[in-house]
Amino acid sequence: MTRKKIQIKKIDKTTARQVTFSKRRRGLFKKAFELSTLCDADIALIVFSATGKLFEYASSSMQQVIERHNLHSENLGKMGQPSLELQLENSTFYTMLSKEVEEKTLELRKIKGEVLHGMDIEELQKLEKVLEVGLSRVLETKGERFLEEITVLERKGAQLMAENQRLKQV
Amino acid sequence: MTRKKIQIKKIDKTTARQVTFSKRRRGLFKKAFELSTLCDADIALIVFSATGKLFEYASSSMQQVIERHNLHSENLGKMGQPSLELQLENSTFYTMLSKEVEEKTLELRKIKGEVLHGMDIEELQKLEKVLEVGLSRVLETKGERFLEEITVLERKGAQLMAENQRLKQV
DNA sequence: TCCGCTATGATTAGTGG
DNA sequence: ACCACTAATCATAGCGG
Repeated sequence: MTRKKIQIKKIDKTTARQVTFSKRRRGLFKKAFELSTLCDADIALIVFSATGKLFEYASSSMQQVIERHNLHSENLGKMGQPSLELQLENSTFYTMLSKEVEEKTLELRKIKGEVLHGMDIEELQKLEKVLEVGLSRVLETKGERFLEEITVLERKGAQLMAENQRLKQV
Repeated sequence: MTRKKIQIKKIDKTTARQVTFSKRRRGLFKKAFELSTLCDADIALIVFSATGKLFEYASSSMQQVIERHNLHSENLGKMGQPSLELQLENSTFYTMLSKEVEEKTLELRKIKGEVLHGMDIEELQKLEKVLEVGLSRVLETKGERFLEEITVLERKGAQLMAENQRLKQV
């Protein structure tokens, strides 16, 4: 069974093709679901069988993914119906926000030392400075917190000792 | 290697998640292509990574598949005002993006030590760890860069010396 | 057509360079 | 970051019912 690998071209036999379609379609949708779950990706999958039947999967909402896709591509291409201006505004707004997310993600990854490969010494030194400042502030704040905790503990201790003494006297 | 089956839930480790995303994404697109070829199906696959990057495949034209899909879904699940619906989808999507920007901004400010006031010791220690790891990686990379620069300078020096000697002989 | 089966091929998690 | 490797899991072609 499954004697040999098959070559990827249209299966001639109609019945075999339908069986394969049904099997592989399930596999494909499963994989799509797994990818979106494992990697937190937003996925839309649309499949029309040769007979015109529709199968679809979307990790969030199909319309949302399609809309998101349109915002990406329609910046360059044509756009259908509604107010051209509105669409344009939406698109640029989307582009701005996307870029901002992307930039901040990259900055965070740089700070965490995950993407240092392309950087020259000057950039690295700037990064070092940021990290040093951040670290010193964190340490400082941590010290303050410890002091606070100690103060609280000392006060409680004093209260307990006072109470103890009162109890002894009784 | 592949010691055990993994459970299908979001992968925690960032790097592992990215590697898996890249591997499985390729697998998914390959499967989509194979299904469309073997069974003469019309397929559109849209994938947004967690970082917002777009990957897409369409056996024919993406717009064509999407329009075909819209025809189907409009027939089945009727929607009165397409433009209203569209705007709604847009606004939720923008809300998502905005929230993402906000979160990342806050994380950055925390890392830079700008907003430490509300944090307890545990949080501060996590932050400290992140900063220490980042700093050590930056320092390591900086060391590598210095070595590279020194190597280049040494080579140039050797070239100059050789040229000097030739000139002296003339 | 749609099960179930299973040998085989394909994918991939984890690792190391 | 990328590539390569490998063992283990997973998917499925070809069958039979």
